[in-house]
Amino acid sequence: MVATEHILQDLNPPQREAVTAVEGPLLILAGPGSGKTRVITHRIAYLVDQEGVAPWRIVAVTFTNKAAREMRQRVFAHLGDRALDVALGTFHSICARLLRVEGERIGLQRSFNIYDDADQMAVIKRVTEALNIDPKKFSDRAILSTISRAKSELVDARTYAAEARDYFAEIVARSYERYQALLAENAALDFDDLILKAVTMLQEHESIREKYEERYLHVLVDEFQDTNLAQYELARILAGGHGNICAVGDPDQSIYSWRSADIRNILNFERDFPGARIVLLEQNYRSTQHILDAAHAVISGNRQRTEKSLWTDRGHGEPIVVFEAYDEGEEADFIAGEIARLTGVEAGPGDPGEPAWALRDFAVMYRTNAQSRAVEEALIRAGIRYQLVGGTRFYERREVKDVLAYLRLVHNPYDMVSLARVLNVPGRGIGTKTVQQLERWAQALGVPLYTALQILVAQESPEKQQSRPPQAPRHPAAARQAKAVVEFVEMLDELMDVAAKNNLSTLLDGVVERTAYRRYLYGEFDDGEQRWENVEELRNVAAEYDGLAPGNGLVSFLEDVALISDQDTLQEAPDDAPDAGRVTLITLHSAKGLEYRAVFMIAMEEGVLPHVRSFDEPAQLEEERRLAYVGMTRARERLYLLRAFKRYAMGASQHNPASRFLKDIPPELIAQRSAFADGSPATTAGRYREPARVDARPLVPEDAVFSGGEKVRHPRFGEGIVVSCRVANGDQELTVAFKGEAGIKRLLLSLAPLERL
DNA sequence: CGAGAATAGTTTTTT
DNA sequence: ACTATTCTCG
Repeated sequence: MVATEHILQDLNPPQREAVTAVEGPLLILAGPGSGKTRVITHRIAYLVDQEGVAPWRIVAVTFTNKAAREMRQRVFAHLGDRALDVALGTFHSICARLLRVEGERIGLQRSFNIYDDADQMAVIKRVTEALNIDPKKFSDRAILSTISRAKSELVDARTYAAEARDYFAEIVARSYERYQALLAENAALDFDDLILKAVTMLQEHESIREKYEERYLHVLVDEFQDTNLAQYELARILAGGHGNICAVGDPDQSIYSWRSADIRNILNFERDFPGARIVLLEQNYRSTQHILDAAHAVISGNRQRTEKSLWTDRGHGEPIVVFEAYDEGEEADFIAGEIARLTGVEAGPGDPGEPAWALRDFAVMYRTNAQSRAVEEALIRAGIRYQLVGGTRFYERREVKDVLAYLRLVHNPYDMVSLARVLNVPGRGIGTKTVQQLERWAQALGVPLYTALQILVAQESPEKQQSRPPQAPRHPAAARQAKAVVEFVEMLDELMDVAAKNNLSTLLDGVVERTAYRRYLYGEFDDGEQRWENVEELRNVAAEYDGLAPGNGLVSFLEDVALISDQDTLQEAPDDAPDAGRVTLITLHSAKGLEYRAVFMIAMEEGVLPHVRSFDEPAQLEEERRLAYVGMTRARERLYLLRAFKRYAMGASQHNPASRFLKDIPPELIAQRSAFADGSPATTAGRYREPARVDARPLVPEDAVFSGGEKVRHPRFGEGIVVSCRVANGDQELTVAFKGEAGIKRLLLSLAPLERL
């Protein structure tokens, strides 16, 4: 009983209900910051400790691996080692594990590789080329995403073809079938297949279904608003026997409909699970009331929602700061300035009674990845450390992908995407022409590329080969290329041998050694050293799997790497970190589930947020609004909404009006700031006020604008004459010719203590 | 075959 | 503006 007290102690009444309602279906509608993760982890602890449920009979699904890890840690705090037995992971990782164990029953090879987006593109490209589909009329991307959507709705190629009505659907139907055939030949599954195959396997094989229905007594699903139909179906099947399913979500935070997330899952929950209990979590423990009110004002603009009002007892806090910058440079400089001011790098200590600000307390959020650039530049200029979440991802770097492709090949040599990638990397004289010839030859033989290469080896060395005289038509490669292929295949064989007997990092070393990969990087690329460091970094990751048995290490590693998400790369500096961490730069999508003391949302402009491509679809516009809501509710104490009068995008300068979301925020919640003197940005009617220059705090005093020919004095360099002056990122870069030894200097106006003479 | 130039497409979000 | 792919030449 003591333990119960402990588990339920610091929960509010609805939270407590959500934790203790263990029988039957339960839907928890949890507003941002309402202690959702807490409820899930406490519920698991309660099930184990109070209800006597064995940990391994609980399955909990999260959206990212990071969330899963975090949840595991928090369950660990309650249950200790028993937490390790809870089946906890993302839909994709859980399905991958399921398919590794049971997949052979549905004809899956145990060593299947998982294809990411780029791999999928490579496959679909082969498909559309083979089918002579004009890429100008139907882009590979469009076809692929249609296939993906079909899969997430549990529509297989056959069904899709039967339902295809228009010409595009015809094209997709043909591609879909071919695409699946090619994946099968490659012994590969794409992301959607992981879910789809797991579901169909459970549907069609009663014995397997019963096994898992029986095993899992309780099913928990986090971020339920972002599940697609296939994922929902999986959860439903697992909960089939007992109906003990607990789904946690917030319709207002549904931002992944483009990834086939289906908000109807929440609406259907009550229909599919009659008698489902519903618990609303409305008390917010994260943000100030001002932030909640502003966020509520924005989300209230959506028609398709059920009202849920958030409240806090944390007080009103500071007003929301809306800042109008001239361009994205100034916008970014403002952020750097605020961070510097609050962390006291520039000024004295912060407000009394307020804990000191550290870099880890700040996040900058944006709609598209490309927007991080200006912010990064400003932070670098200001000497502020930051971490970029997502962006150019580590696992998408060329050198990393190359080495991974070798490892994937060792694991599954039929993976033709990986094979084609590294057959001539590092260059071994097997050019595109030869590869094409070989691929065509393999196709004519009706065998996977790897098998074809093996036949080639056999044909090249008849003396070693008595058992099976080569009946296949002779390979088309020229002597020199054939020799290179033989060497490649032999190398691969050796590596497979290494893999069977050694741990993962030894295998990786073997790959790098035998391909002379380091020499290749240094020889081919100017930034070879940097690239080599990335390979070393990959090796560090691999070394974490050295404890596993030879085969298992490779499988787990490849699986984890394939299913890694942007958020998973997020570093969190512990509160007592000596360096106070870093500022986080992150997209609004990736920011879901996170929180920061201060949040800067940039580019609050029509066309950016809401994004221009959402304009013609009311449903999409509502999703943009939810995205804004998600961003705003990440903030605990301070929320800054920024916009720029002028912004460069795709090479051209744009003038975007203020976002409609800004206008939805009651003016009394806002402290307006503006740094530019123009005074005439696109004015729009509404409650939103255009910048008043009242409390402007420009980084560069307006009277400090210099022009050529003016005389100035610098404390160190002495007197000089301004040669030129150009505007750069809201600052001005001056070229000054000083008298005497100093000579010609370039100075930033904001930094240089210049005095006009 | 490889290197460098020309050109096309891209940018909304990602497991 | 930037990257990735295709084209062209040595």
